[in-house]
Amino acid sequence: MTTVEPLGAVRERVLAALRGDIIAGRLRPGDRLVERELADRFGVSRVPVREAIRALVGEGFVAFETPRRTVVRRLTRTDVRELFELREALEVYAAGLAAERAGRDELAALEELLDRAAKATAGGDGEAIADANTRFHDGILALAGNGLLVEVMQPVDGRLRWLTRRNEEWRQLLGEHRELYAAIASGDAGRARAQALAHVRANYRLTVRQLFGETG
Amino acid sequence: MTTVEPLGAVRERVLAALRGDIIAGRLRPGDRLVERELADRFGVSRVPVREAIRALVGEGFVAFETPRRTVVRRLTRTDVRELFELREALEVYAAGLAAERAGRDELAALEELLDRAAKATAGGDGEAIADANTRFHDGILALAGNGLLVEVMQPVDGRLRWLTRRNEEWRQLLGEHRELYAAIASGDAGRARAQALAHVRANYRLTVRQLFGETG
DNA sequence: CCAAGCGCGTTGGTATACCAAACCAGCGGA
DNA sequence: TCCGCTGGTTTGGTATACCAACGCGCTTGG
Repeated sequence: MTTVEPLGAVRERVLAALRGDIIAGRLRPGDRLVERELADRFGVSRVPVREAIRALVGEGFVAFETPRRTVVRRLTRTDVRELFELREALEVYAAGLAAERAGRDELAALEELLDRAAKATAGGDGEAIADANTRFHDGILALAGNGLLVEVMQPVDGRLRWLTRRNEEWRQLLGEHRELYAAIASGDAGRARAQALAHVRANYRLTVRQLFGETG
Repeated sequence: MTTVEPLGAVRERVLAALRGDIIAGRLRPGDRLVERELADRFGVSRVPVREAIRALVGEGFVAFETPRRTVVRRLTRTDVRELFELREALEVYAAGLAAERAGRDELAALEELLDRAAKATAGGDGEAIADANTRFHDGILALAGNGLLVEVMQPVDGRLRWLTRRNEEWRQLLGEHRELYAAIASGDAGRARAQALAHVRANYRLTVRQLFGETG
């Protein structure tokens, strides 16, 4: 390295680069990740590359296909179904907790995130929209006040970010987010859960249609 | 090495050993994990030890306290609350799926696991009982037919195994498991969910009492 | 006696080197 | 022509070595 880097910086840099490549589609499902090759490309040793790859496996972006074959994960129909089942379980639960626990300040923060998503949607920049919507979801998770939930959602969120990027029905998504926000703000956990469930299921149908051209 | 070991065997061996030490209490919450020290103890290099430690972090057994301080995790009241909230979300959902999806063969396999838990409970060996009950829970997860759910449950299961070991109310636990099995076998998802919810909540109260001596 | 400064030991991060198993292409025999 | 063998190449796993930052205790000056 030409400049001194803080502790663990190399791994983080490689991790962020690879994750970005995967999400942006520069690395496509099925593409191999070869430790030496990546180490050379980034000008680092294999060790931080190894650790970055392990982290990506944890996030659901990468899979060990065979003992010596590490690839960008392919999302099958089954994977998508499992993903949305998990979202049903976790996001619905999180929405309920959020409705019960959110105070005035937390709700204001969440509304702020919703506004940003609205502005981004008006702006039309897909990148920014996807980002803002991801933040809104993260905001709800934060409101649920459960750190373990956030940790456990990581493999779900990783896979989801892939799909969100292909989703183009931004206006519908924004509308659903508005309703979800209103439900949480009402403090009615049951209403929040119902709204979250509807949101996840609608998103599931949309995703299946876009990915596989079916009516799922 | 005196004998040739298959691919990745060293890491797995270290991982299993450390996990076992933590679960069995030979390594206690707050104890430090020092890479070099462990590498020497196991007669291996630091690399597989590093990876084993990362895996344990993922499973919830270990935490990076400060940049150079890796310790066995301490479970606080908050951690336990978050853990059982997650169990509410995930195990209840899994029980519902299991009830919907389980066929004759799968149910027979689950019943077999229940029988083993019953035998173990009669036997009185705490180790064996905890093991059998863990397997029963895993069996329900398997029946849910969602691989991602299994993956996501790992950090939850890890923490839970710690607590299960301290639980001494084996007979009550077995009774709840019997009821849960019956609910799943009935094919009624709602009933299975209700039973799972009751089970998790009862277990929560019991755990809090045992850990912190409160009625929480 | 106490506080600030300094130096060495500790420790995780990174780099480099070696190993063995799996893969693959090329060759030879049936 | 096709199948199986074989040797080199690829590739992840493991070992060893070096580095820098942090911490702790000792020393020294007030």
